[in-house]
Amino acid sequence: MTKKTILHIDGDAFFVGVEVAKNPKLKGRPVVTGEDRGIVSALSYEAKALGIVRGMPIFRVKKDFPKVLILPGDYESYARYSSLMFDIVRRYADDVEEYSIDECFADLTGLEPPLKMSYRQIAERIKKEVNDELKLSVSLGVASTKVLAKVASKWVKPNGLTVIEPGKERDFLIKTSVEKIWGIGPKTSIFLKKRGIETAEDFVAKGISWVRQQLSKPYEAIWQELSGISVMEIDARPKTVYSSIQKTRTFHPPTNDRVFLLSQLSKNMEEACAKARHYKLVPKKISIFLKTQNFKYSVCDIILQSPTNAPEVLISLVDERFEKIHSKSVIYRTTGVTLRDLQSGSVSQGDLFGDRAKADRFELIHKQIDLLENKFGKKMVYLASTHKALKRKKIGTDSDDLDRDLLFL
DNA sequence: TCTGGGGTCCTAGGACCC
DNA sequence: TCTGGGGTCCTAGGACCC
Repeated sequence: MTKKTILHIDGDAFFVGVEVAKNPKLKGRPVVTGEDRGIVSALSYEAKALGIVRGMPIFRVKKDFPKVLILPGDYESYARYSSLMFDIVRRYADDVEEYSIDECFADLTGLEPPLKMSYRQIAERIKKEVNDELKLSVSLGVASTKVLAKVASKWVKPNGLTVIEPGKERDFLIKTSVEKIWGIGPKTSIFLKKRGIETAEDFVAKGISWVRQQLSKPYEAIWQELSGISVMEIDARPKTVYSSIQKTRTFHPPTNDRVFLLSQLSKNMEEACAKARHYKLVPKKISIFLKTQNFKYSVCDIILQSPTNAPEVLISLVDERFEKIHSKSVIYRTTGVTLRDLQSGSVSQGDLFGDRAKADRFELIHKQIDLLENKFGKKMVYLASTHKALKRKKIGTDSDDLDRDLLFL
């Protein structure tokens, strides 16, 4: 295996960074993003200095830090800046993995001669272009593997650039505690620390066979990557393929009301199906779940007789299985649906149980609805089961009666 | 400081088969 | 009667990520 050179680039407080780029007056102010009933999703360094952390409830910020500016979050802008940032990286590298909205990996291997620059200079150029053109602060890491590049980009933040030269890995691993390693979370950190493994260096020193014996496969890859052996591929495919799509909603106060819970699930399903249609994906399985006040999940998986992304069909299944996850004595805070085993395109195969024909008809209708929404905006049309659930005892059972199930506004 | 929303991958263990 | 060993597929759920 040839030595690689991987770049990792990470937006600093990305959402807030974009807000400041859009409105420079915010610069230097304590700013957080987060929805009203939600939690802090991003925060400026000034907000962090006050003691705010990611995950803090917004109401707490309002109460304890009244001077902090709270922004609702503008995902369209974040996505736009994100792709502009990735485009800058692509000026230099072909293989770019868009890992998340504010992070990517790029394979720089072999680019020194053609670009007539060192790897560090390439990273410097990318950083400067992002800083100047997008007015965004980013931190970069360059190393021989993805996991080491992650270590490097975290090394100096914000607006840092760190290169881990081959052979110098130890200097970094000694000062990286296990819970900071990408892929090692709270559970595994506790497991490792109980065995005297405090740092990435300790972890590497344990040897691959120990890791194989004690932990699962992903940790073997992490061990190799920390040791400078590149085993994680850069996945440069565009992010339009999903293996699952999930929609959830938390409400307050928590409730046991089945009609309300069903209407929430109905809404979840409509949104999930809309996204699936957008990406031309069809699930083979779905699952529905309720989350209790104590954060316990009650889940039901349903294998579809015939794959479809028509919400009318899927909602009637939800209605049938609801009792399996709902208990009369438990209070729930969240509903959710997941479309699983997604396959691309419309699947036209065996017409088992006549569901296929029904699904095909719905597909045509949804095409029209999606067109309407593209033209006039979202939420023009939605299912009556979503809207009127509070008045209806049964939901989605008459799903081929369109006049009753679709509400046109 | 009681905790949102959206993803991926892996494993243990059961069912079933030869 | 009681006993192998091995393979595959599927599901539930855990752990982790941003």
